[in-house]
Amino acid sequence: MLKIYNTLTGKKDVFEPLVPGTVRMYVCGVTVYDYCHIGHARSALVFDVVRRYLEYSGFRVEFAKNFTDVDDKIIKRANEQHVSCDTITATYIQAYHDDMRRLGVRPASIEPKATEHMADIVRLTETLIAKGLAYQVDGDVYFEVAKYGDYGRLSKRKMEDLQAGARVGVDERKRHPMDFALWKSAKPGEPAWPSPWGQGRPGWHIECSAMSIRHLGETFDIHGGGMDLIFPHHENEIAQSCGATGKEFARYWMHNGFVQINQEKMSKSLGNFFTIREIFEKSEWAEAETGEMLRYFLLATQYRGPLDFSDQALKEAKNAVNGFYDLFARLAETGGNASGDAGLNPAIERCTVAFQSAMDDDINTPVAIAALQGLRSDVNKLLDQGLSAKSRKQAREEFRSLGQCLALFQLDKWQFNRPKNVVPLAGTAKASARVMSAPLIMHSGGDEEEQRIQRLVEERCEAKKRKEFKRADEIRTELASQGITIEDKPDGTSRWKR
RNA sequence: GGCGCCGUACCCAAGUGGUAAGGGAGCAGUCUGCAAAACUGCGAUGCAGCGGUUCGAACCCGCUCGGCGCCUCCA
Repeated sequence: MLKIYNTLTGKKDVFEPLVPGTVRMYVCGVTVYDYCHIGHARSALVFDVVRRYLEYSGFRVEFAKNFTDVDDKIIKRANEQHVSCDTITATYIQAYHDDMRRLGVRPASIEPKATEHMADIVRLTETLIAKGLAYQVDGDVYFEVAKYGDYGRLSKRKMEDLQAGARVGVDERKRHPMDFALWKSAKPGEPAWPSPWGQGRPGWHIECSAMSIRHLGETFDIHGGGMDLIFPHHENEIAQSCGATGKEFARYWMHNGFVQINQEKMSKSLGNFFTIREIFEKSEWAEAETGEMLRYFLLATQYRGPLDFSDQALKEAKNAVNGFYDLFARLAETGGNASGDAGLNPAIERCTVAFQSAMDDDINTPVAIAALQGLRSDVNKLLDQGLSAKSRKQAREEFRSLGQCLALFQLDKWQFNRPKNVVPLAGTAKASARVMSAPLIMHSGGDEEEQRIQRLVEERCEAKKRKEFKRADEIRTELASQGITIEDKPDGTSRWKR
């Protein structure tokens, strides 16, 4: 039984979708005017994991994640770079997809754009005016907060409190300082669409209402996003949507915590952010491996809590992931008896029960990972006793199956410690220089290199057989200087890794 | 000013009324030609501090200290 912490109720609610068997969820995506940072990565990954676990639990998931592609910041960026807004948004949508692919975040089933829903937005705005919840001033349309009774329900704020905190210098044409724009008249040179109120563009909040209603219906199950969206964005979405439809909007509201740097929120304005592509660029590991350690790092903390990002934390995550892939390497080997086979099913059963109950408890990924760590330990012990080929395969499959929920452990056995061969994407610090040297970097990780290492490893095994330990140690030292570690197996052969 | 969050071992991190999961790092041991990996053992009598409620509190209540977030764009 899945429980989800619902911002709306302030507690963990039992999750039951409106339509049995199908979950409809909407997550606020990004405004496409710049590269994504780790904070965006966390949000995207967390909701990807929610979706994966719902699917694992047997639900069909209709998952919509939008792109905000009309916005002041986009217009500003386009003007700065003397290009069209379309160029900016196309660039960063592509960048978003690249980043998500490297992170292992699956595309949503629907990825709507604000610019493609102008008719829906205009219609929704008209409805709100017709219902007396919105008013027109010049070419602008505002939502009238005072006319909507439940305002503040999500963020637990009272209208009076908001009034007290409202900034001075608000638009005098607004009837209340908290009234917000549904439609903004266009200034010369800005992108604009026709409307009953003249040429203009939508306000920020209305697009999410229009797109979620369009793709998921007036009432749907889960709405997610970062904590910072609770107010005003999600509060306003609720007001608009419920105001227009008269029905319940999203039933469960999930909000992820921030990624921090030295206890402070990572944000553009503070300048203390790392972009996703920067992390991949700076990583000394190949793309797939960097993605894996990043995922492990991001999921090792429960999604609602704050998460401090640092090189050390990433290194620790890498070491932890190493333990799993060391086990997978053992599982991939042949030989051994079946003395431990009888213990495997009980161990898998224990792990699965623990894993599911952790995930059922508001997607508690750290506890779910602990369950997998438990299985890792159990399987290593059974492997010391001996596991048949069939059992080894079964064990590996179990990690793959449960790991699928966390987007973890899908890599093949030897891939984890490959050297770096990242081909940089645009927007990284040394993108152009690295592109030039990319073929060389990739060559160092190629088959030829692996064959050379393999030959040395074999030579060392021969030396060991002849008890020529001096020569064997020489080879090991030489390989170690290249970052390669050798592990001798009981049968006299060796495995190696970087 | 309003609303809210965080403070658990060297580090990361669960636990939210029944007597401190898990990981990383470290130390010791087993195994090994030596290593590595694996395995075994060690590690908070205590959960920022002080009071209170309770048979019992890291968990509930109050106060204090330290840090942060939202209220303006923000994952």
